[in-house]
Amino acid sequence: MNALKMDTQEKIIKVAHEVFVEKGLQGARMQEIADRAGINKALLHYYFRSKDQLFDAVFQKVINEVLPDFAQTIRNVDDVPKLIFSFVSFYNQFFQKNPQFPQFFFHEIWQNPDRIAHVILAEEIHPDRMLQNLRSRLPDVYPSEFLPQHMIANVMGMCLFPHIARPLFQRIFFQNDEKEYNRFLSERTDFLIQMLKGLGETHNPEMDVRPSDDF
Amino acid sequence: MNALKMDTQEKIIKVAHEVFVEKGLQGARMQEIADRAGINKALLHYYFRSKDQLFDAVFQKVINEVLPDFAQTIRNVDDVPKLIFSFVSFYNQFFQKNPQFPQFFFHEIWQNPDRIAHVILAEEIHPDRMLQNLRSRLPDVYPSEFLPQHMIANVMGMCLFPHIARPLFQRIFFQNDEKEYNRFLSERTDFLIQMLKGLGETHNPEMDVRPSDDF
DNA sequence: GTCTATATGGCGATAGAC
DNA sequence: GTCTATCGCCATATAGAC
Repeated sequence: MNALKMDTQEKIIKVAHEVFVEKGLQGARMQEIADRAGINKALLHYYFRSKDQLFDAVFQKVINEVLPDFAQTIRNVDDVPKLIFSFVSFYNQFFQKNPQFPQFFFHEIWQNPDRIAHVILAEEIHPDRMLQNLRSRLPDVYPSEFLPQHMIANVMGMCLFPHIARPLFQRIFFQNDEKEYNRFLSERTDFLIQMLKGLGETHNPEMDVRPSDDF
Repeated sequence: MNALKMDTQEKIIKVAHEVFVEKGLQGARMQEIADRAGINKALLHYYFRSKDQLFDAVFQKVINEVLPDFAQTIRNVDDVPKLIFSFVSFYNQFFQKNPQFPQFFFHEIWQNPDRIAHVILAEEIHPDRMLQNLRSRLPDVYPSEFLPQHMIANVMGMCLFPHIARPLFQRIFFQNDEKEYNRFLSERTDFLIQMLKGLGETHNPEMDVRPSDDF
């Protein structure tokens, strides 16, 4: 495994990633991957026996790049506001650098949820502890009769939506203006953090529910 | 076009919808659609000349079923809290009845955004008016230096996330317990509405003079 | 390691009988 | 309208020379 082979292999994974993201597993063509990598189909099968295995390699690499950072981001955070802050910052930054990741990821979520769950749970992420932590540290303003999972769904949903719905959302609410949408995404991190920062700071027992800018 | 033909045609669209939802346009097989419909491939091409046209028919039907209701839901709503209430109720109810719609829809968003945008804008939905209305009626608690699109992204994201991320989210945070997740989804409508209800109660009364615009 | 050439199979689509 | 049979193509995968 010399330097040349490494280069070719990495080149393949790089362009395969692009094609898989654009077309999905079924829509991707080995020919197109070979063309973009400047090689031929036979060489693809030399490095990765099959299309499926190539896809696995690509997906594994992507996951292994993002997940440790993410796990580190949410680990050892002892209060909810800080956790949210870290989460929002990390996610928005990551998605802006990898705009097509959500599409790629959600495709797999539906085609291969078991593998993804397995990969994720292999990391130092413990959902039960996370939930327990959330439940005990959620501020008084959070209605205790509701599951803490709602909080996770809220934050993740608000972070994800502009990216996963981008092609349509940009067309409808930004006249398909690429630059305007990027400005929207840029300011969104600040917006979310400012909107969420009050959470946990002011505990007013008289209020059942604080206004939505907490969330 | 007698009753028998109608039945066959509708049966095809019904099962085609299922297969397209499960596998996507590229992943779907005409053979599988024919099998599930209890007919053969040739008959598929008799009713719909090509796979693409079959897909168009399916997609158009889905859109035409949901969009008018949705447009009606958000039309003639004159204040933001009521709009959010209607939106959340409608969306959660719809998604619970059509759990795989988000997957289907988001696949198309990336493969064919223009067609979807065209279909949506053909309805009586006017994004510009909607934004203008939002901007003028957003309560004081909403930081005015931010775009009103954030509010839309927030509500949509929070509604969508549990459905579009379900296969993974259910595995990780609900031990893949189907019934528990359904209870989570059921209570989520109440949760979101209760969480969002404070929004707009503090807004400036001077802005309420205008009669309601269509969105 | 990289190539050309080819095998193999599957898929969309059509022809034509009934 | 519905079927059987088949065409033609294209994609994955392999064989084998260099």
